Amino acid sequence: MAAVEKTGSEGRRQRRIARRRGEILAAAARVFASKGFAKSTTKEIAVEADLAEGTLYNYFGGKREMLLAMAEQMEMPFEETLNAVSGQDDRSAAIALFEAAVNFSETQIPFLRAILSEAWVDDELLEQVFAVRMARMEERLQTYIAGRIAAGAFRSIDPALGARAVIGMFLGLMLPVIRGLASPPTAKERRALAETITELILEGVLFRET
Amino acid sequence: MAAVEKTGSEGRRQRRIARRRGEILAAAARVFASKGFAKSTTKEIAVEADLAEGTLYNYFGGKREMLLAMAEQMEMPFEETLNAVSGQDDRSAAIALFEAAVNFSETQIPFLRAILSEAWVDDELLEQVFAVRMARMEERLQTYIAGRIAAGAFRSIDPALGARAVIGMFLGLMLPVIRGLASPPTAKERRALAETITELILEGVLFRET
Amino acid sequence: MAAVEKTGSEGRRQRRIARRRGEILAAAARVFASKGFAKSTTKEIAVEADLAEGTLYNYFGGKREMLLAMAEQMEMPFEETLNAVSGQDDRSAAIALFEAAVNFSETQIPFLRAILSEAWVDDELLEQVFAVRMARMEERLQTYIAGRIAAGAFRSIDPALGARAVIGMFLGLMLPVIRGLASPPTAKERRALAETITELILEGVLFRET
Amino acid sequence: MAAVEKTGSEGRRQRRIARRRGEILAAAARVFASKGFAKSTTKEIAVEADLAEGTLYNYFGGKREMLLAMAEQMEMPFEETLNAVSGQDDRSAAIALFEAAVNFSETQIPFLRAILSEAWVDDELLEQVFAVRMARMEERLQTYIAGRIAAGAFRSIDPALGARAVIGMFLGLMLPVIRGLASPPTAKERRALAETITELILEGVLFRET
DNA sequence: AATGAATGAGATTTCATTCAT
DNA sequence: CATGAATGAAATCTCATTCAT
Repeated sequence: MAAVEKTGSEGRRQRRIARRRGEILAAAARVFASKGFAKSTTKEIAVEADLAEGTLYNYFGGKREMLLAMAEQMEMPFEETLNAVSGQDDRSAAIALFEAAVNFSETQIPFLRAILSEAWVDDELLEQVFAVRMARMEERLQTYIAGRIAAGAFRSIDPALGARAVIGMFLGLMLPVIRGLASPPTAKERRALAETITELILEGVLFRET
Repeated sequence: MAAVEKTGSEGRRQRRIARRRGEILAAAARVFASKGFAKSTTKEIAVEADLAEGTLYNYFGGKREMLLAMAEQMEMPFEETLNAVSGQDDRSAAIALFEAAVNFSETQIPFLRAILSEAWVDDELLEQVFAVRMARMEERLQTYIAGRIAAGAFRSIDPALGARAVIGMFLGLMLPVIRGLASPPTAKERRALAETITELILEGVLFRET
Repeated sequence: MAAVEKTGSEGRRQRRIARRRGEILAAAARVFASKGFAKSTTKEIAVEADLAEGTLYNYFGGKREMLLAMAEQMEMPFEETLNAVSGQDDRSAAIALFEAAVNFSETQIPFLRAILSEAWVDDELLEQVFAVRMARMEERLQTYIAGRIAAGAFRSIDPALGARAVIGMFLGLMLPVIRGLASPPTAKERRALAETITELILEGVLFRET
Repeated sequence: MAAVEKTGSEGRRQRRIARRRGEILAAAARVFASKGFAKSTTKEIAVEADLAEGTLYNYFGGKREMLLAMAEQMEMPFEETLNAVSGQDDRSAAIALFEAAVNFSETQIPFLRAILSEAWVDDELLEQVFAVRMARMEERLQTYIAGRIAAGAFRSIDPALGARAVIGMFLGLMLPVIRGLASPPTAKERRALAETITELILEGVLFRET
């Protein structure tokens, strides 16, 4: 079926290379996450990956290239999630999205932790990781909010501000987890969290009689 | 003899030292903010401070100590602000607090920027800057929210979660500014922002008939 | 059994090995000539020879051994040329010798270029290439000059100095070609060159009435 | 008198820097000359200069920059010599020039030896050292020869070829000295050499009745 | 024989810190 | 106190060579 399917020794070789690159990236992410990119040494990465230092350079041009590869590999699957929830009502959609985002963040914690520290300081990295991925997500959120306002469902707020506030709430919850200060929520907590946050966004904190 | 009195040559000397330390910290903060702590060199700091490299070591034990001194100097004045707004109604208090936080952040941008990148990676620094200051602020917010719930003014939400969400919204708005991606809001924008965010927190996004 | 006879599979094998060694040497010479011995990598040689890096080591002990093999292979055929011209008059002999030397240099340019750069620095190599070959040539020249002086045909000059001067003239013309700064003379230029140089050596630059 | 004369601490500092650069260059030249540029290590240069390795980098950007500085410093004083001998007769002028060239070469042996090995392989260096300096010298020689031909003093030879042949004779004598194979001629030998070579160029090798 | 991934010794270079002036 | 040259530990990266397949 798959005409491009790799067979033979060439395909095997390419798969081995890809696998090895993945192993190295995982090792590097662990090291970067624990001490930050700048303080991590190629020696430590090599030890963590159980390879000789020189071998790293058969797979990556250098330390920084590993970081960029990490960023590239970290495709944020928000498009798909957004599409998947597009038909649902506000509440269910928001809960699903929030859960998806938390799940994603959790699986990517070492990579996120490694990248965030450098992106704070490295414009090129920031551009590649966030200006691209985050911006798209923010835009989708804005569009959604604008649509709901037009439909009379939401109050008339600035869509950009609303999107930013929603993302902010998410950050407020996940940054400590990514940084390693808090442990990730259990599956059950995650659900409760999603519901409460959604509630908060939709209804606000003020008590009101029903 | 007059060991405590701050006049005479001894006092003048101490004041000169304090002033010089401040100048060096400001210079270091600018350098750290522009390239990150690790990539900044003592030579660059010396140039920025218009001093010789060796002179820095008469005022600070080393590069890292400058960072710690920055963190220490950065007293976040939330206690006072919180006390100042304690008698007002929810809306006015929230607006005042938000404005205070934005104002503070803006004046401290180079320091915040310099510290955040390292605190993301350096546990001791994080502990000193945030585990202390942020935690206290978060606690105050929680207490406030718990009180309002008890008073029947807020819906019954988890105070910890509420506090975190509020802080998150603030982060969502200010992180890009601190990072240097967005320009700080003008005084007018700041006011409008504070009002909208407050509204959002209190009322939520859902439209409702009055 | 037939250990010496060069037929059968054993002979074929040896010839294949010799051929392969030659191919590798030619590839190595091209690479050395273009970047110098030290800056050339075994990987580049392998690529140029269209072989894997490891394969090189089945034919040569290492990078340096290739250089030594090049030097060894570069038999300078001056003995034969000198013998061939021994009966001719001074003028024809000198022209023939000069032409032979230029022809030889040109066919060996990559090897010469590769070796010269290292021989400048590597005593063992210099010894092998020049102290042996050049010295013999110089000696023959000296003997020739001494003989012509004895015969009353040449003025009474120091034969060693004369030989050195003649070789120097040749160098002055060929070094730029070997180095790649000048293009090799065409067959016609070569002849004219040989005649002029010979004239110069025999007659000097001063104009004189006939 | 000299208005630009450096006085005060700034002048002293600059002189100290220049002196230190000179010392390092001399040490580097000795190391380069003994093993070639590529095989020389900064560690060896540091040891030879009796400095820490890092100190080298306070004075030069790196190994290669030292080589370029050597090349730059090696002003070949041929212009002056050529001007100095311009009024003399052919024979005296040639002898003086030859002696000047030998003297110069001898004082510069380590630098020449260091540079030549790399210039054989490094186009930029070759360009800087020779394409500039040598070319000017060659041109002057050509002009001289052409003038003498026009004056009827020299036979009608190709001036370019004549210049090249003269330089070649010089090379033939000095290359072995620079390379370290032969010891430099004593002052007395130098004079005799100059006279013989000049004779050879002017009169050729053929014996002729007076 | 051929391959090319793995190795690790060693080279270059940077930079926080020291210290003599 | 100020200076800035000197230091040397440590980091990055290269590449000849080996060896399992």
